[in-house]
Amino acid sequence: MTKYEKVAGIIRKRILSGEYPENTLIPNQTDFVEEFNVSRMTVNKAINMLMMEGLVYSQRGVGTYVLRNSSFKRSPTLANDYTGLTKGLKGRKIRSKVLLFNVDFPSEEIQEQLKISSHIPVYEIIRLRFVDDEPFVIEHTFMPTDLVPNLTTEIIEQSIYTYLDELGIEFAGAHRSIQADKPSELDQKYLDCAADDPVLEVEQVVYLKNSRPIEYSKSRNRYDKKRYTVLDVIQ
Amino acid sequence: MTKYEKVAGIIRKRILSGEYPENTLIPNQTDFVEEFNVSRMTVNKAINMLMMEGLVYSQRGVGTYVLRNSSFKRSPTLANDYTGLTKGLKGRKIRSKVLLFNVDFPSEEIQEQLKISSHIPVYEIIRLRFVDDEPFVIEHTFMPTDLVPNLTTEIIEQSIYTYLDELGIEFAGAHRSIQADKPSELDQKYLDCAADDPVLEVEQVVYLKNSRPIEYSKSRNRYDKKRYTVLDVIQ
DNA sequence: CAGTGGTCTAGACCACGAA
DNA sequence: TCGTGGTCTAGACCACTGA
Repeated sequence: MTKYEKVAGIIRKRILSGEYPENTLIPNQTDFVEEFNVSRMTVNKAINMLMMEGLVYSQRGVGTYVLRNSSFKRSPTLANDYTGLTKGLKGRKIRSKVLLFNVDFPSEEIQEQLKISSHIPVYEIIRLRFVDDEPFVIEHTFMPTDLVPNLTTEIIEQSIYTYLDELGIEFAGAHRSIQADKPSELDQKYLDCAADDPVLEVEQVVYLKNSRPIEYSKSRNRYDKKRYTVLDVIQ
Repeated sequence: MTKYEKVAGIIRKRILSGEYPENTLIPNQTDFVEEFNVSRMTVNKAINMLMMEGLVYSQRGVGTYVLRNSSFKRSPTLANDYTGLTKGLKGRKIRSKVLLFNVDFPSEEIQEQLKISSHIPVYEIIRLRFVDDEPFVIEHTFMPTDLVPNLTTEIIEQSIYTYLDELGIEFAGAHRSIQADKPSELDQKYLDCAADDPVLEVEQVVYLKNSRPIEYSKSRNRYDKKRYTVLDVIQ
């Protein structure tokens, strides 16, 4: 736990508790320097974190405003979603039905997305995932075999990301593209949706810390089961 | 233009030109300190910017990798989208047809979203917007009248955000929620879509630098006209 | 004008990964 | 062990806002 994280934590707590009310200025950075016995750079970095969270906004010559004080869902799907359902929906009952589990050489599109050459085999996995026994999402996933050794049906019936965690694999981030689509036959059959029920598709590439893509996938949800929220802070 | 922006700009250019190839380490921060005659804090901040863009990834004890070198669209809709179409689609022909332009007291939902009390009137605007004469999106917008004086039909037929710019109004950021939906009658009539064509809806609240919400809106696109991309960097 | 936050420095210490 | 990036400091200068 770094100093600026501690400082940010304390200020965040004061905002969420209402000690610093919405639409007012919080104390200036020099005051925080004295209170917490840290340098102003550290205070500045802490406040910058809170700004990225959308909790405050700093303006030169004015001060730092509280944008919102509580109860607002904080970018709920953004940070957690790439790790799949198991972590994102803790406390709910998750299970998967494996519709396809193959190993094959990658198509050109997959080569490009995963930045691999044609001779490295990839897993192709299609899973139907249930939350509390309701069909929730169909995930179509490609992963290079050299990054994920010994994947088994048992693992993909549970959680792939839990397995990757156990392997000590760490992620740098992800690219996502979100769009609406008409339901395919697969969607209609397994997501229990009608021919005119839209589908929300999230396409993503997940990157490891060492810069290699580890996953290219498309997830399809029924339109009434999933929304995606984004926080956009102007720099 | 700050020093760290200059440094980031130079390094970015080298990455995009291929001078620092994908999947390799760029020079370490101390080397850059010597080359650019700046402090390491400044180099660090510059590289941090590139990391937020998803261009590189730094790892303690290892170095800084190049994640991707070029051609990838850089978070295209994320940063620009809240300012509406006029700025986001420069070079295309944009025009609007005003379907509704009213002033009224806000409902409870609008009061909550715009954080105003019931006695402040709000504009309610519905616009159908065309790109190159093709119907593109229906925007349903609420704005408090005290923040946006003298809005006229002429302005909303053009670009609201261009007008706000002229007023010197500046934005801090936005919250968005993205979902798929079935087409409403309005959608079918104006977006020229069939009863089973899905719609992509983006709901957003835009905040000013002084922390007040200035806009609550829902934008609906035909599913094949719009996708939304997000870059997620793990901190 | 005074007060705010943004940036920048030179140097320091530390955590981490790889050999 | 060494080289890497992450953090932190004390102090400085500047840009911006509002009175």
